[in-house]
Amino acid sequence: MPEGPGRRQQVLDAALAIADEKGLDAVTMRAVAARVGVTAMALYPHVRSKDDLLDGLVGRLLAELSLPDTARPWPDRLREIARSALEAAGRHPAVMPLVFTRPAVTPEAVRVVEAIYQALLDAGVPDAEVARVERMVSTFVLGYAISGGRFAARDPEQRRALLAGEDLPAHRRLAAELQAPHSAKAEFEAALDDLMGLIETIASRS
Amino acid sequence: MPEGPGRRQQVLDAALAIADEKGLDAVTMRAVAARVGVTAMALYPHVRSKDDLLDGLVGRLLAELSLPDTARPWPDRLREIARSALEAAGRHPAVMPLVFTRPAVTPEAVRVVEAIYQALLDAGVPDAEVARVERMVSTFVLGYAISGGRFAARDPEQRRALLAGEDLPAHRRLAAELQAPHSAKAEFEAALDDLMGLIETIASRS
DNA sequence: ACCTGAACACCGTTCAAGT
DNA sequence: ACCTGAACACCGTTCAAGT
Repeated sequence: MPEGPGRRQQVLDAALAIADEKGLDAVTMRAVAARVGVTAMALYPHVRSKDDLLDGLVGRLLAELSLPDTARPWPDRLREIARSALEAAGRHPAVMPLVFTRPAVTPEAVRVVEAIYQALLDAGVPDAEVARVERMVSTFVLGYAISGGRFAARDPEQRRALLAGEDLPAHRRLAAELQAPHSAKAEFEAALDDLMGLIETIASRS
Repeated sequence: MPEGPGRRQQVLDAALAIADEKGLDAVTMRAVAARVGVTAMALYPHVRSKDDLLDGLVGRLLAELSLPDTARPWPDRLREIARSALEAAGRHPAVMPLVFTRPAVTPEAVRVVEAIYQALLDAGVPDAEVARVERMVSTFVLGYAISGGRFAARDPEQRRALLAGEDLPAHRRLAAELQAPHSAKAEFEAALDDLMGLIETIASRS
């Protein structure tokens, strides 16, 4: 029997596995407990409440992010953090909405913010703007990471039905482009290019 | 007794009011029904399931966005849409996580996307890039709109405890700036300035 | 067509009891 | 200290019954 912090990790691992396999709704105290091999009430010494379990789940996901060596150039580092977040979102899509909802004040979150601060400082962003730009970068990256499902759901039939009787001149003009399939990964990279350009602009303004 | 689509609106209004007052968890079929003055099962003719009710809630919120007159300059229009979204998020913070989770293929969503497409076309964004830039703008604005709580939760005491024993050079260097209070509204406007600059850059690239 | 009331199979959490 | 089993007050949803 493992004890101490190891037991909590075991509980969070079980919760994450269930979220990955069957979605967030399937993450019940009873289901998590069963996966650990114990009754639901046995979780409470390691998790204050279900809310605490979900906070732990967010920490578990953030801990998976790989932070690049600070010796590398700052744009590479920012891109790697962003890609790492996108990949984590791909592995654990059900958990992403929680990342946006729960406060980012855990040690796992601070670790990532620190890496972004360092990259922005190296980029030459003025001290007074680093915090704001970090929030912009995080919002941007998390927004893309969470939005996979939101954009993917547009199937052609549904779309056509929706646009039929309406007066939507811009949609009509862009009809050809909107039908063309787009790669989420390529779009993310393009957005990342734009973001890097924006950071350089901010840095050179000072 | 109202009937037809009017009844569904009544149900969604009740659900929104409960979400605003007591949070999303308080939006139960029974609570919504009680507010309408009816039993829980009486909701099912107007709402396929609780999931359908939540989708309707997102539509209800999107319908609140005020779309500017197309005669105005495109930057004003984009800013107004963004501000309108931020205000709606302020009125209905509990609903925001749903906006990110649920697919954006409803008539209420298309209406907003159409307005953004028009603004981007007027800005001179190439047809082939309009869809991608719209997704960037939406992600950006929704990200800020949803992130109010995420950033606000950092209270000084918690922060200090978190940063105490750790090795966080960038946090230490920025200590003074990080302590200074920042206005979410002002920060949003600054981010909006950056976003407008980015759109101009993309437009002028063609 | 719309609504009710009872019922089913679940939830998170408390509590007394066990080891 | 950790775990169990029963219990409580809830959920969403089905179903037969009413009007």
